[in-house]
Amino acid sequence: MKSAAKATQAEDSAETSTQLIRDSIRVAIVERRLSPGTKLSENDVGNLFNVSRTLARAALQALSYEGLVSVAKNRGAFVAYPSPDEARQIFAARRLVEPGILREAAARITPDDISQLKQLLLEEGRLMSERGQTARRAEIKASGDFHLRLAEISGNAIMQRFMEELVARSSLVIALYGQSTVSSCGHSEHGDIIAAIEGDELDRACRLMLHHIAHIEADLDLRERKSLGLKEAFEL
Amino acid sequence: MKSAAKATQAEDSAETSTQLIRDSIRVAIVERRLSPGTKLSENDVGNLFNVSRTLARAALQALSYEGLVSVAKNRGAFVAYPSPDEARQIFAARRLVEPGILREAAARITPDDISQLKQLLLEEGRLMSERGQTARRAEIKASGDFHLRLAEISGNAIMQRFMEELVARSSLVIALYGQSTVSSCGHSEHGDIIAAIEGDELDRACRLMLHHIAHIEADLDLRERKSLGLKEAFEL
DNA sequence: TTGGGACGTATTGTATACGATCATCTGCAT
DNA sequence: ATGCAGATGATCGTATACAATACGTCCCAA
Repeated sequence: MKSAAKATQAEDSAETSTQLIRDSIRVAIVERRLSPGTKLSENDVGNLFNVSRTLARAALQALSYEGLVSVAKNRGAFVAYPSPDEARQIFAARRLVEPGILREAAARITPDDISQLKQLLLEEGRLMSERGQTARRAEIKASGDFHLRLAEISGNAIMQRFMEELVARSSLVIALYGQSTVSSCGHSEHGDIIAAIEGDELDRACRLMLHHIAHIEADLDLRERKSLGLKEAFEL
Repeated sequence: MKSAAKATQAEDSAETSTQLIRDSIRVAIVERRLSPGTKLSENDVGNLFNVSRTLARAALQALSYEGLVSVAKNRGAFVAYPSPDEARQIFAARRLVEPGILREAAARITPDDISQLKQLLLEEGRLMSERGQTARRAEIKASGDFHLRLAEISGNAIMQRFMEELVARSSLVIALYGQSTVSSCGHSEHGDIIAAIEGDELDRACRLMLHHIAHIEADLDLRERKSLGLKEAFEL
């Protein structure tokens, strides 16, 4: 792992408490151990991490800013439950920025980076063949990490942070609206993109990326299901 | 004003205290009433807005997440002092996303939107001809609002929030590294972009936007001036 | 005059306490 | 049985209190 957040804020090892809680919850959300709508009470979070409500609250507020949890005044924090419209916006945003990130990344990529990416792919493939929840979760994370790694290579810390947010929220959307049991990302598509980068076929790489994102989105069933309507819920 | 943050978080009129402080400080930063490096002590902020440190702290943390203030552990919060490298990343990000936003905006723009944009331009022009600090500040804000309005028209709340961050941070960068006394944005360039949109010349609009951003960036003197080195500071 | 160490002050980090708000449950009237 | 009014409990919003850290000052020795 290269140093990531170095340019933005020099934060040695620091801000342990709040940051740690925030990251823990975020990872839990990305790996879908926490489902959309789950209540995150300040008390419970605090107890879980052995800190006071103050820090738990700070962590939840930060997550709310990232769009991963939604806080309702006087009612508490919940794992975000993105609406279909929000979901569309998330993917629209990804279509908008990822080709650009890819271009910047391709311009600065080193052979070392490429081998690291391939390593990631291998890992992903390995996990895909395994059974079990933990493997599934690790796979989900790995497939997101591919996109994140690309952003990191691009060298733009701002875009990197933005992509982190988008990937995390995408995971929520897929958890909610994904239908196929198949893995979150078409694994082979990641490989194709790397190949295109290696071959200096930048335009093709971008096209592949757009296809890839469209592919993920196509697997969603973005229909407003507001409580399923009570009638539809019971009439078989 | 169309409803902006409606899709993301339903927050009637609410979260008054912290949000209000945060927005106040942000506007102050964008309008350059607060200079980079200025210390924002929790006590002072709290007293200023007649709230306790708790809320002041929450506001500062939120601003830190936006990259507008940097908090140093046990030392306090300061108005961010972006490094030249950060500045470059900010503008790189804008070059990356603004054409895309422009495209989406152009696809959904209504005649009403266009007239509103023109109104904004007029206002901007009027302020430009005036003298005085307050006029200058209002002008800075107006020129940023042009870009923000475009993001709003695009209909993507996520990109809108992202642009808000970028515009605010740009203002900081310009405050630090801008050299020409001329207004932050080439005023006429905004008009050209609108004209291109109106004429359905999308590619040209994007080109103009990229030029516009490059133009802003060209006015910066992005040299590391770390305390000016003491020698250079005195040797005439 | 310069360097270093001890102290005091100011500011942040975290926890706790109290008041306010909302959700739920009970009981009575219809 | 249904619907509304009041009470109860849990949770959040905000303020305050205490502990920990960093910075500046002063003094003393070299």
